[in-house]
Amino acid sequence: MSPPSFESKLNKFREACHDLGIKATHQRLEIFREVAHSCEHPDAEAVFRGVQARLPTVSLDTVYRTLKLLTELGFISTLGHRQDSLRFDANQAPHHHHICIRCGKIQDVSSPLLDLENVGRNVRNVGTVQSAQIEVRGLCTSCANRENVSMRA
Amino acid sequence: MSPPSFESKLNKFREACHDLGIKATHQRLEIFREVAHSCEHPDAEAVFRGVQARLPTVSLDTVYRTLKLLTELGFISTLGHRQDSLRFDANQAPHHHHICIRCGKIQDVSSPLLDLENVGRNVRNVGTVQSAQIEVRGLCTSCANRENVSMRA
DNA sequence: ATAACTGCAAAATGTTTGCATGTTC
DNA sequence: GAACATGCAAACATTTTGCAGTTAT
Repeated sequence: MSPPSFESKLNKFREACHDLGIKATHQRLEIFREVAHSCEHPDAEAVFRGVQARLPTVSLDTVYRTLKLLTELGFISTLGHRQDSLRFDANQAPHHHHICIRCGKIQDVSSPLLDLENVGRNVRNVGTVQSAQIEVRGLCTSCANRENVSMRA
Repeated sequence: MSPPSFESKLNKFREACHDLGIKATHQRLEIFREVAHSCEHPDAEAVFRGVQARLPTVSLDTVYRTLKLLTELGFISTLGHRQDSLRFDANQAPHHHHICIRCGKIQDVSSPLLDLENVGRNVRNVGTVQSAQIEVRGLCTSCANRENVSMRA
């Protein structure tokens, strides 16, 4: 991320803190800086190590709490779908997944949308392509219906 | 999954066990059946509960071991990318990911490959689309180069 | 001044492993 | 009969939480 863009995000973060009545502490700023300046998609432990260099007394649980906060405020996001536990799939044909953002239901989606050659052409500079999978997030039909009902009420 | 297809997979599994000198135990067969007949992308706990109904003495650790075995043999797969830990990303622009199957490195891939309207058209019968992300798996450039070197040797 | 945040330690969750017993080939 | 697999319990790793003291507003 380019420095000017980071500074503007930092200001947005301060504003958001002010608006919500939460505090823009030194730790939070440094943790945000660490994630924003990393291109490595770090996990909590890696963020912790990075921040520790500048803030030796920071604790791992503060890192966890802050990463969660930043995610909830929309300043960062988690990579892939959050798995409380690993899920298994016996469908070995190429297919994609639709994950309901309300109830968590995961459905298979078969679609020719993504043929490997096409993906390979787009990804060539990054590496080789063995498989590709789309993860679509949205409301499943039943949650979407429920949403419509409540909007009418 | 249709019953005949399952029976043929079961036979393949028995063969694979025989070839590898591992045993096609009652537990393994039932665990495979459970995953294959579920459309819910169950986690280990859910498989455990399902199998327990038929095999009351089965243990959770056997379920874990067997799911791992089935995955390694290619009979089932895990959903999404296996995360030892949750990873974070400050890049809030829509983008996709390339995950190296050898070293685990995750790189951002920006590509117009997947515009939401196009995805929405394909997924309409399953639910609404809020976001979509491609997970590409393959070798990153450095691992691919290393592979080529060793192939030449 | 006060409400919120931090750090510590301990808990909770999902998953893995060592070992003695039991089962499959 | 021998090797492999199972079940138990205990270990492990990641993430979350209760609490007393500290800090930002």
